[in-house]
Amino acid sequence: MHAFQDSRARYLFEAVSNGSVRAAAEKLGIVPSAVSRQISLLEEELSVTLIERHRTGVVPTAAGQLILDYYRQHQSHQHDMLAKVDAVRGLRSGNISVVSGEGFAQELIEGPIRQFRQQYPNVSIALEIYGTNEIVRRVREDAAEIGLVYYAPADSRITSRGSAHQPMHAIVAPGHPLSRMAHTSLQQLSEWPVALLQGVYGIRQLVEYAEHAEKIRLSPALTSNLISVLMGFVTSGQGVTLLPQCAVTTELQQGRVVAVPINNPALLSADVQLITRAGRQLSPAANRFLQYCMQGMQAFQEAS
Amino acid sequence: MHAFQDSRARYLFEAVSNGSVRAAAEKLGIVPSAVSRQISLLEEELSVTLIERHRTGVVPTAAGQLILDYYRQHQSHQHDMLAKVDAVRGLRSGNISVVSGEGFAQELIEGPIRQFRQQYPNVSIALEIYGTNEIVRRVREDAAEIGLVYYAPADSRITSRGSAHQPMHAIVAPGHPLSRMAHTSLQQLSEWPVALLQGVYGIRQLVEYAEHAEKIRLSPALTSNLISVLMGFVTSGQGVTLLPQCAVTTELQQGRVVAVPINNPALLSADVQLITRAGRQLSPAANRFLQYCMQGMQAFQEAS
DNA sequence: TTTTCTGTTCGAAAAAACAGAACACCCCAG
DNA sequence: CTGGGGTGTTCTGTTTTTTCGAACAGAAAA
Repeated sequence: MHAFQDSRARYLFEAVSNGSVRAAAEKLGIVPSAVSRQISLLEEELSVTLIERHRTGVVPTAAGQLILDYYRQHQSHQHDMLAKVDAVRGLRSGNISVVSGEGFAQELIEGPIRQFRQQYPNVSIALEIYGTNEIVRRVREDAAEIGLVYYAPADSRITSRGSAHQPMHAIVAPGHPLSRMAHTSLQQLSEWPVALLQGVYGIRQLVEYAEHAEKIRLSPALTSNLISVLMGFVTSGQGVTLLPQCAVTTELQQGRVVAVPINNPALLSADVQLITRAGRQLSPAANRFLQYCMQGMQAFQEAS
Repeated sequence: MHAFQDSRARYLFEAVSNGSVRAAAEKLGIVPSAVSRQISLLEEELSVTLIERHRTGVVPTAAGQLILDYYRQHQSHQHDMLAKVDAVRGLRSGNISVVSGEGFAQELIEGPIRQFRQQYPNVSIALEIYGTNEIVRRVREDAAEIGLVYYAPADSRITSRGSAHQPMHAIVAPGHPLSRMAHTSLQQLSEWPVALLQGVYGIRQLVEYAEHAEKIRLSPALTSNLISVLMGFVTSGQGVTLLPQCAVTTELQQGRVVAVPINNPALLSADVQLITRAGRQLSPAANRFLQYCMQGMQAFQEAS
């Protein structure tokens, strides 16, 4: 039981195409005897004669014709596959799935995603928004290649491919008393109504860690799973919320809210992490996108 | 520029299918390092990483998945081709094209063709009727594999694979004066109205040769390109025709005509030839059919 | 820590493919 | 009818490719 060698089919193909063993040998850059031998081996393996030999050259038999048809199809099939591989390698195709927290989506779309799409218009990006735990789970289980998460829990199956310093700020309306201060503290914040994200979000978990460290308890007046809800709470003058700047860049630029730094080690040192599954070989497209993300994060960090 | 080696794709396939390089190596009956090496070479040639390696085994990347999909398709494609080749080899399918003179068609269908079709029901036979020259031309130019021809002209590009003695007879109606004779001669025949085939047929050419040899001129009362027309001429009692027995077996059995031997060396020694193109490698099916034809011809020869 | 799985690296051995010359065959021209 | 030139083939070394076998690195589990 011997396996069919496609390389031998090529010799048959060239011999028939060029009309003779010698012509095939010349085209292949080898000696005629080698061609003859390989074709003979093929015939031996299949127990069928594949070509007629006469003085004027070679002509395929019915069985030989079958192999020739096969070989032509096989060649184009292989060619297609190689083109696909090359497309993946050259970033001319591919899919990237990214999961991130709500706060980063806006920044992501206006920064890295815009630039990346300009450069590689044929690569499609899937951006999905989840809570911190879900993001980590999806990256860990290969449901997504890249995750962007705030206050990521330590996990040996997750690798951080980069991070940006994103201190937590108190977000208040322009007219609010806190808005005129250069910085504030948890102590001060505890005197105002506060709106916070649900506990499944890293932002909220970081806040709770800071509360615990300073032994100060903020009593959340409003809890939501959407940042836009918190923003509504703030802009309507009802109170304050805690978010990193990147989550509210648009509103800051429009002057609809003000971000005030908070004097707390945990909140000041907070950062956003770009994560992938540990040991995962990212696709070339995803790898490239990762670089764009890191550039974008650096730029944001320097701008703020 | 290196060619893509399908054998290497197999190693990739087995490694992924079995989950680990070692399992693939065991299944392939080789050592793990060989598998590892071939996959690495493939990655090097394509400049793409194809698998992620971890302690628990290997997992394909996007590019690797492309090659796996390709490989699976390729395998079934190859399998199909091998099945076809095997079918040709085993005579389980195939086409045979036969060209013959009108006189042999009946005999062919009732004898060799019937038997062959019983044995190999999936082999289709194309039987076409032409004049002698056309038969020879078609065999010579590979338009047909096997030819059955009477009084074949010598041609170096044609090989006779067998022959049967088929002396020419005078065919007359039962009541005809000649029908009671044990044998006749060209001299006698010249006294009766004769129907003959057109000059393009070997039967006619043989008659002309005999006429020339004996310096006797038959004046054909009727010339046609169909034997059945000649038979109509004979059965209606209008005269005589010259044909080999095999061309009129049915009518002889039914007693509608009588065949009388003719005392002439050329006509007595005439034979039918089974021809193929010289040097042609017949398909297994055609080769087998050839044997049936030769058996059939021998049987006919002995019966008459 | 030790064991025991992964996959990998490396130099040597085995196998497959190749080169090159000599041969057999056939056709055609001189 | 013999020689030249065209086929494909066979045979013996040589070269290239593939494989072996042992040793290694890393990580997880005992």
